[in-house]
Formats: sequence, structure tokens, C-alpha cells
Amino acid sequence: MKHEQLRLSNQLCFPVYAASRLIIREYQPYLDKLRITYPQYLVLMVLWENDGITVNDITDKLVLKTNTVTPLLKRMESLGIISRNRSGEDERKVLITLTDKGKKMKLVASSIPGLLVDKLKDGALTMEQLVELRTNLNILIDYLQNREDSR
Amino acid sequence: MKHEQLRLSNQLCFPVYAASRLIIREYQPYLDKLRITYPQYLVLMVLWENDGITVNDITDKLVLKTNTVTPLLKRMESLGIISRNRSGEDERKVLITLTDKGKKMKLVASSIPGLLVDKLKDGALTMEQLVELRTNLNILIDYLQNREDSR
DNA sequence: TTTCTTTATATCGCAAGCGATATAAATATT
DNA sequence: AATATTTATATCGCTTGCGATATAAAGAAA
Repeated sequence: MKHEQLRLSNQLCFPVYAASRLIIREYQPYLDKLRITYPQYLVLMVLWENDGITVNDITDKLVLKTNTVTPLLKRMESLGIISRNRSGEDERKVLITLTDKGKKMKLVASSIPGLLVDKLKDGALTMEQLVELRTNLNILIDYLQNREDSR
Repeated sequence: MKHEQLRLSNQLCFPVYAASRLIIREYQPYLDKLRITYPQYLVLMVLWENDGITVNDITDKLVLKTNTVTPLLKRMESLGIISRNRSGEDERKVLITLTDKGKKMKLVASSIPGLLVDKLKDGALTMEQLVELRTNLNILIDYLQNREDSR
């Protein structure tokens, strides 16, 4: 019984880690055309949904830390796709806004996820299984994030 | 219909990526006691199962590239948990073997995955859902790896 | 209003992860 | 045998990810 758990776990944590990298690799050719990386694409997705938010807002949504996000945003600023400005109301906050260049990328970028799903759907999993997978992952994420917050 | 796909995908690729990092964070306190990282732990798991294999064998099993694995193994060598030796039969190959120190870590390390599953099981997902999640991820991984190989 | 604490962001150092490229041994071709 | 190709590993340069620590503004407590 204990042995079974041990094997399952080896086959749970590692698959998530491997799948993550494989999916990002699958994204890469499309992102190359936009000259951005996957984490940069995630930042853009957050901003397209909600422009003018703070560094911490982005940090929370992407489940990252500021020591990852600050340099990431600086690189995106130097690429000319976002701008970083201190808030007038609260000088501690840095507001992140899309530049025109960043806004224009939305049209091309928003077609990418659909292409990915088309590949996976039926090729690998049915739509139902994809939904099931997403649901289970989101439950896991919520659980682990709540554990983190209460520490 | 197309909109639905787009939303699902945003909620599929990102959850895998976020879950991966959250699970590794959950592993970290246990790995800290052994003074190793998660990727180093994965290498050890491979070697405990199959000692004396080549760099490429490890690379394949972990779905990584040599430019990641070679430095990783060098760090593990300098930690004294593995040794790297050129094969006599084929001078191109480097054989990786566990040192006594590396072998001894198995006992402590093998208890870690069980602790993780205990946390997740029922706290987040049922055993059935964990199995379901693992199954779907493995199908996805097989599919994406086969796509990669045929390129 | 001074001092203490919290909040928001940034910096540092190091380990992954990876595309591109290099090197050298093994194998195939001519 | 000489040359070309393939295979196995390594190196370089860059981005990400994160623990630990720093800094400065805002808010609370004294």
C-alpha cells in the first residue's frame, strides 16, 4: 500500500514538471515569431485582460515572486512592449502598462492557444479529458496556494 | 466555439506550468534536508533505479537536453553524490554512477513522495482523481514527445 | 512627531533550461 | 585508407526561478 503511493507520486510530480516543459516547447515556435518567451507571453495575457496593474498584481496572477517578475518586466520594457511607471498615489507601487506595440501583439498572440488545443484535442486527449485535466490541476493549484499563504 | 477553446487553453497550459512550480516548492523543504534540488533529486531517482547509465540515458528519461544535464551532473559530482567516467568501450560516452553518499540518500529520499501524496490525497484530490490526473498527463507527454521525435 | 512595522519593489548570487555551436570519438561512405 | 557523417557530450550566452537581503514609501504605534 505504501509502495503504491510512492510509485504514484513519482509519476505525479514528475509528469507535471515534464508536461510543463513540453507544452512550453510546443508554444515556442509561435512565440518566436513575436520575439517573446513564454513567461513574457503570460505577462501580456494578464495585461490584455487588465492593463495598468502593479508588479505585485502580476506576481500574484502568475504565482511567481517579485525577484522573478521585476527583471522579467525590465526586459519587456527594453523590448518596448510595456512601460513601467511609479504610481503617483503610492510611490512604492510601479504600474505596468502596455505600449502600442504590446497592444498590437494581442491579435496574433490570441490565435496561438487555439492552435495548441487543436493539436492536443483528439490527437492526444478528448475535449472532455482536457477539461478534466484542467479541473484537477486547478484544484491542486488552489490547494497548494492556500497552504503557502497560511505560512 | 472558438472562444471556448481559447479560454480552455489559457487554462490548460498555464495550470500545468503553475502546478509544476507549486509542487516543486512543496518538495523543497524535504530536499533542503538532503541539500539537493528537485532536478538533482530526479537524477538520483533515475540512478537508484538504474545505476551506471550514460548522460544521454538520463537526458532522455528526464525529457531534458545535454546542455542542461551536463552542468547538472557536474554540480552533483562536486557534491560527491555521483561520479562521471568515460566509457572504455565507447570513449564518447560518460557513465554516471552513484557514490556511497549518493546510495545512502535513497532511504531518506524515498520517503518524500509518500509524504507529498498524503498531503494531496483527500486534502485536494481523491486517490482516484490523482490517478486520473497522472494518466492524462502521461498521455499528453507521450503525444508531445512523439511529435518532437518525428522532427 | 518620532519610532516601529508593514508593504512594494529591487538587487544579488546561484541553479536550471535551452538554442546555437563546438569537439572528438565512432561509424559509414567513397 | 581517406573523407564524410553521425553520435555523445560539452561550452556559451541568455532568460527564468528563487532564497536571502536591501531600500524606501506608507501606515501604525508610541
